[in-house]
Amino acid sequence: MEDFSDEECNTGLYLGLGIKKEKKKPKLMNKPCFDLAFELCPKSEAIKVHNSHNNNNNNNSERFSLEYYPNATTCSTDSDNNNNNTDRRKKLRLTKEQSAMLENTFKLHNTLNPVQKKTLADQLKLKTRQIEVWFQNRRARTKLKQTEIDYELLKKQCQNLSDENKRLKKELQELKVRQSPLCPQRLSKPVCSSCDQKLLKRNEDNNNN
DNA sequence: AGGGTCAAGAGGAACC
DNA sequence: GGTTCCTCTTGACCCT
Repeated sequence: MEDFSDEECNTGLYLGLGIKKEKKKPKLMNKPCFDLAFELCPKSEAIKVHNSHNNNNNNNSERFSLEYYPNATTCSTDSDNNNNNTDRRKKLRLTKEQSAMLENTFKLHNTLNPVQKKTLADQLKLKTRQIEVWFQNRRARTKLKQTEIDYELLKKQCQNLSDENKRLKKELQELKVRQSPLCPQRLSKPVCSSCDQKLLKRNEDNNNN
């Protein structure tokens, strides 16, 4: 990988320039779109490939692939984006090995000091900034996941409390009815099932002692 | 086509 | 003032 300045790194300009990437799937586009892209990006090393194998669909228009263009600093491939696209981002995909290594490191410590960052960056052939960003995003993902878990837990607790509240309200209502002078089974003392349970437990404890 | 994922950008807060 | 982190957003890419 070429060495890029931090500025290049921070602005994302290094992307698509020097990083060895897995072979990208060719981006398919119609001939006019391809020609426009090629016109906007004459210095690119885009390889124009006629997709003869792609003729099985009903679309009769000619289709081409725009292969990865390693030496292109600015290149437009979208016909709807007609500015000069100098700031077009190319998405970096970490390899399985890089992701695994980052994950393992994250398990050990979810923040890194500058030395650790540099070491890891060297090991993975990435910029320290990329390591930093990965850890930031990873922390954010962890937090989001935890928030979701907490939310589900609170929802469950809330539901339980709501059920309990309903039950107690019902019990109170029953007690009120039973205390009414008009009730044939009128109670001399107010009793509820909670009190009953407490009383029962106390009696059991007394018996055990 | 639209939604999901994730690397990276941007801006602000906290810390020294 | 510089650095690091958090949070929200953007944009590329992938999948259905």
